[in-house]
Amino acid sequence: MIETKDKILDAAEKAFADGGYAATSLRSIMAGAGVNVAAVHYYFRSKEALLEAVLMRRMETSNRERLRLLEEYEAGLAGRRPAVEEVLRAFLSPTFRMVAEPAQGGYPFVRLLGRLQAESDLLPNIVQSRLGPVLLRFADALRRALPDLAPNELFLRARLAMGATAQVMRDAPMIKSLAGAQDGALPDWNSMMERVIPFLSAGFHAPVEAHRFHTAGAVTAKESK
Amino acid sequence: MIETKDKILDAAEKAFADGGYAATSLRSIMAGAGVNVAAVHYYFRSKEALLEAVLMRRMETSNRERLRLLEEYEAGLAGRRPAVEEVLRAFLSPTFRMVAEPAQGGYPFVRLLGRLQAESDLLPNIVQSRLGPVLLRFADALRRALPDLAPNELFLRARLAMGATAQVMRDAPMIKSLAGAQDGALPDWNSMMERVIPFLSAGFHAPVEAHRFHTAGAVTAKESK
DNA sequence: GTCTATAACTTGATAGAC
DNA sequence: GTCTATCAAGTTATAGAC
Repeated sequence: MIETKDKILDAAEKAFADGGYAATSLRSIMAGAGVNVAAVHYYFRSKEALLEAVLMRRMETSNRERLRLLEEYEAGLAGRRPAVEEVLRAFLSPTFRMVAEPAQGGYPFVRLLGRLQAESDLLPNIVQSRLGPVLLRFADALRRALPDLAPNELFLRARLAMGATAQVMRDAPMIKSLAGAQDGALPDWNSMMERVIPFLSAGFHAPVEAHRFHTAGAVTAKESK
Repeated sequence: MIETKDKILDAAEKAFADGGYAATSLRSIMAGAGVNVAAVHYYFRSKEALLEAVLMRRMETSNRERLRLLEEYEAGLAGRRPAVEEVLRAFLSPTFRMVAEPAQGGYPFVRLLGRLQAESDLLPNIVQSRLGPVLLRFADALRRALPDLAPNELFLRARLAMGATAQVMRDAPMIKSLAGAQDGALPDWNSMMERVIPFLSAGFHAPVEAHRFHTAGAVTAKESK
């Protein structure tokens, strides 16, 4: 039988993903879990601690997996320059794999991650502190994959990539049908990831435009009537 | 002197951008505006109506401008295929211009837009219904700019682009210093936009990968020990 | 138009019986 | 461990004086 603690975590995960953190009351969560309101304070200390527990439950293994995949890939390089696609794949595949495992219930979790990307003031410090080193590690790999890109520019593009990915995660319900509609098959999250990666990779490889304030005459220069 | 109504809208815009909709109380908004709590119910009907008013105040002109720029560009094409960069520029420049105008106070507004992209269940219907036609119009332009891209794929990439842009908008405070640090000059949002567009455009033009489930052996196939 | 006062309700959290 | 009962605080919203 499922532990009460896990039932609460499952319900909270889903509720936070659906409604966001601030707008979701503990009462509605406990109603969804079918347990009493007081239980959440018994197992977790507070609402914030509950969110933290929801995140930690799955993120720990994801982060480990990310680092493992990256190191494995780099080990096979023998000094050659890493490919952006592979670095991205090492980072994204643990998350996408989570969605693909129906029993894992990682599906709402991914949506929650997408949301918290926007409500980032909520991402508890502890999570930030655990994700931080992983991000640094991947930033370093990207830097070596794109040695000619200014650090400034790399940082901006990394943010763009994070935002794009978070959007797909938030859109999961919509995207799900989209992915499956292709040939009537079941949604295939691995192939979905393989459609996201080319977009991001191409973005990272895009040439850095020289400033061109009003060169696009037809659009930006036609201010005056 | 500034109207009370506008003082409320300004304060609400900033507060919602800072803390999100659900987590921000009307009381804190009114404290920031320096007016009484009852005023908000006099001028606006409810908290939700206030959010709606905040959005409508600036989005109406932005949307008009977007359509104007797009039509102007297409008029000059004389039947040639539109360029992705120019379609994106027509869509994005009204927003980025808003940030660039300090007096306009559009700065918090853009952050708010970035947030609501994630809390999209909150985006009031009216706003959705006004933005919808604009999105359809631009989707059509993109379709003509990329006639070889499957509609399925175009849709996914459009979502990715929206997410990436929203992230930059949310990051505005951080990005601001980044943009200015480049050569000690003041933050230049026009050039920031010109750094975002190549990323997105390259993403749209990326080749559609054939499915390659486990071809990236080093990373995805090394499941078994 | 702007304020005070307060209604009506929901929230997170706790104490204590079982 | 799980429940009921309840607290204290904060919420949106309204009624009515000025």
